[in-house]
Amino acid sequence: MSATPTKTRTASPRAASTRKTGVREQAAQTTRDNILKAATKVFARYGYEGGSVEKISKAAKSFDRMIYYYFGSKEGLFIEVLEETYRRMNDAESKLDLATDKPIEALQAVIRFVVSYYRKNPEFITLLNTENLHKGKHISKSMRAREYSSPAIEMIRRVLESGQAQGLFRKDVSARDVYLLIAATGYFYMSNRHTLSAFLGEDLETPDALAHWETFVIDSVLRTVAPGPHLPKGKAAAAA
Amino acid sequence: MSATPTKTRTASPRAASTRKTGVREQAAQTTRDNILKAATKVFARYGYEGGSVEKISKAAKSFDRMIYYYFGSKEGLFIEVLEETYRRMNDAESKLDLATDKPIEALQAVIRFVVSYYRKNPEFITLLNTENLHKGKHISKSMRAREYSSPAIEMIRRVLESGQAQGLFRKDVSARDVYLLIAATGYFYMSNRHTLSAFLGEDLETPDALAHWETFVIDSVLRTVAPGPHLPKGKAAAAA
Amino acid sequence: MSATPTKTRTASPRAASTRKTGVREQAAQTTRDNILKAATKVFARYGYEGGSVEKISKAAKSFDRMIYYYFGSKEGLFIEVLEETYRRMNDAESKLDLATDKPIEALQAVIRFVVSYYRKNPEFITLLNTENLHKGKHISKSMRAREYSSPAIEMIRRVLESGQAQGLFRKDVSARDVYLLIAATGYFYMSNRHTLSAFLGEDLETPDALAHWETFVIDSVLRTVAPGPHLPKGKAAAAA
Amino acid sequence: MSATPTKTRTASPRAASTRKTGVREQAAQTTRDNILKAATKVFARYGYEGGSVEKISKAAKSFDRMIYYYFGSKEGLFIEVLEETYRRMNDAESKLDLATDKPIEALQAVIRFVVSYYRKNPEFITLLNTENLHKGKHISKSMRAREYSSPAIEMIRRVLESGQAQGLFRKDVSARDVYLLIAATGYFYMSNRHTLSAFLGEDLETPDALAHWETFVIDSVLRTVAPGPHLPKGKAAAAA
DNA sequence: CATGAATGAGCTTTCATTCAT
DNA sequence: CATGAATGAAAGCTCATTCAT
Repeated sequence: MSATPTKTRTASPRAASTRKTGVREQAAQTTRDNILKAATKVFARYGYEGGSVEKISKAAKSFDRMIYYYFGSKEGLFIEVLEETYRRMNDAESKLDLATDKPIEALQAVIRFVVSYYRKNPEFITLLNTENLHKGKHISKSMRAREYSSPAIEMIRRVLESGQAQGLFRKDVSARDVYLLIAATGYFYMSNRHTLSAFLGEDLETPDALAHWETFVIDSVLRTVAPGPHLPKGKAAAAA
Repeated sequence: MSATPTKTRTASPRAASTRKTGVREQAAQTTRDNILKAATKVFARYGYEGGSVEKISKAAKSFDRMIYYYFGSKEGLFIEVLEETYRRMNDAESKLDLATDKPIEALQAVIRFVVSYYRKNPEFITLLNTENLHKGKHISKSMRAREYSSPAIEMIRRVLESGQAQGLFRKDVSARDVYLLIAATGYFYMSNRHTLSAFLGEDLETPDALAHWETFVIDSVLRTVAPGPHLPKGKAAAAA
Repeated sequence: MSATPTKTRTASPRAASTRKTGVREQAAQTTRDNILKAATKVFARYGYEGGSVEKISKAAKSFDRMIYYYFGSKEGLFIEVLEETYRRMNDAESKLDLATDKPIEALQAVIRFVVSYYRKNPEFITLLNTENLHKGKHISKSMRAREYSSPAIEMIRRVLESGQAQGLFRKDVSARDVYLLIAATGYFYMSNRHTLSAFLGEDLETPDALAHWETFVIDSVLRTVAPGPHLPKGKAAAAA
Repeated sequence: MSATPTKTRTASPRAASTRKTGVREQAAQTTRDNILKAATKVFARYGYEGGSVEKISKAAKSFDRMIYYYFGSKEGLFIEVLEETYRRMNDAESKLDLATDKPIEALQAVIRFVVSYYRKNPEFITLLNTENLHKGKHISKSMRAREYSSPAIEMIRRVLESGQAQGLFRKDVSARDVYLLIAATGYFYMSNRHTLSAFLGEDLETPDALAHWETFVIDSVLRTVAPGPHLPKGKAAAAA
């Protein structure tokens, strides 16, 4: 890496805008951003191995060399792509304004948000799949990993507590599990839509199909957190 | 090369054993099988781009050239790997012996099977993710695609019907949706375990964690199919 | 080569038909012929390096191995292709029935034959070009090379002699040179038609263009052999 | 790679020398030129298929990779080789200084030039043969193709006109046909010298043989353009 | 007589990266 | 601050040929 300014990056766009930046600095920032955006697209589309340095630099209308200048290596670039991707997701989650006093609606809103976020950001899914293919080795190299634990879980916790206090939700269910259930249903449906379409013989991406799945997921989650026995009365014993 | 035996494969090992096979023919079958097995491992571990022809031929203790001899191309090999992978999964599903007269237990058994199949065959997951990264283009080239629509759905359909007849399950729930719910929860948990571990700050693969998740999924699915309103009585209106 | 019957070839089709040939022998002959024909096409189209053993065996609907069985090597096959090609050309020339007593018409007939042979057998040209690219190394390995010296030269010699006797042709012109002149004009026009077309900006293969060239060549050859001074009277001195 | 300088080539060496060129820039130009020169030799000797990228890069004392850096592909390199080869031929033709007022001598000079150019530049012939084997597909991809239509034809036109005006040449003969006649005889003799040597049983490249052929060609062309009937008087009717 | 299987060298091309200003 | 040039390893694939019945 030698003298490359790999860590020159400004932590956030806000920080950058509060101080005077020279023209060259802005141009550099633009180049860096272009590469980051291009890399996100390319890695999301072709995976880590399939996303070549050349594809990225071309898509960014820059040069291979610039990637090494700003990010040190292909791996360094991928790590920043992951960080940025998580950061954007968390930013979006943070903007969710939930009416905690209406827990059912709030929970529905969370589900709708998650499902639609995956729908609108399919690159999030492919990037995560790529990273999981590599057993998380890139994200574990990122010093920022833990910063990114989803704010959604904390939100769900508050919603659940509110619902439990109002007697709407049962008490023996954790925010973590509910979050995983929501994420799983939203993620899997989008992540595997191509193979599922082939094997179910139907298109999963029509508006109707998407709406149907969202409704089903909301229903399933609400039933999961609803109070009452897990089986119809008198039948629970049979399953034990 | 010329006149490659790309499609010479015997449909099943049983068919092959009913007629006399020469030594060389057997050796050939072995070479082909070795390559297929090695390719499954390598593709599952490194993805399509990362799984190089050389890695595969070395793992199979054969030669690059043999891959082209038997499969025509890297892509042809990958397609056969996908087909074989699906076939094995379907074979395993087919062996499930469900007590249809006890629908709750039967449904639990299906969930346990699916969850544990994903757990024990992580290569199934990475292969499917790889294929979805490529938008299903390989599987759509396979003439066998539709043969592989999961027998699990049909099983679930029968279990649901039985449960509905016995008044254990509600009637407005489809086998397809229940199947997707089960698959989603089982698949996502394993598929994303590395990134989830990093961000939840906990190990998802301990026996306890796995058991906890299985229990939660069973509970969630059973609640989803259980009869009764989707919200606690008198509260449904509020959510509308 | 070991035990391959490389030299089993029957010298001529006539020899083969005079004795009883078994069914298998005929099948073999067919395979051999198919390969030879396919090889002629493939080598003519793709050159020696570009004409792969696989392309040939595929075109012959046979197997790579058969090429080695019948011809020993790719080079051996190419040599036989060359021999066969020359033999066919000589056969065709031999069938020319010239009226030696009418030397002008006879010479015209020779020219028409040569020009139209090249036109109808473009593979003859590309094969010869390929062989010349290799500096004639294959044909020099053929024991039959000298057998194939063109009968056309001998014919031209007789025609010239007849014409000279009749006072129609001048005496200081050799059959060899006239043959080369005819061959050159016919050959070059066809051989280089693609690059010529590109650079002249016209299509050389229209019937009109072909007829025009034939007429020009006939005229040029007849003027070349016509008696009289090589320059208009009184002007020859100026050129000396 | 990215942003390859495939088309960065300076149009002419003169243009390059008018501005300051850095050391590296010069080195690059050298590398490019070395490759182009080496490729010309290698393609001329082994043909397109036979001229491997490795042979070329080795001959240029460079690396395979550089061929793709500067020319994009093997085909791109071959196209530039063709262009350069044509350009050199046209440059040489342009330097011919003809005494148009002495048409016979001028025509002889043209013939001598063409014949000797082919003799001294055999790679011109093999490259053109290679390109014609490929049916001119590379040259048709070159945007410069039409620029290269031979200046020789224009020269011959002027010579013919002058000769016609002086009554030395007949009027019903076109420059194009004369050019083709000259090119054909010069080209064919060199192009096919190896197979012709084998079949005529004589060496065509001795100084005597070459001189004899040149003389014959000059004689033939002059007779072709000379005024007077195309057949000796009183005999023309017989051939009709 | 015929042929599937095997082989290793070679092909064109792309890879991530470093050099040298 | 930026970039053209260079590099060698490795990619997927094809080559002509031999092995072993």
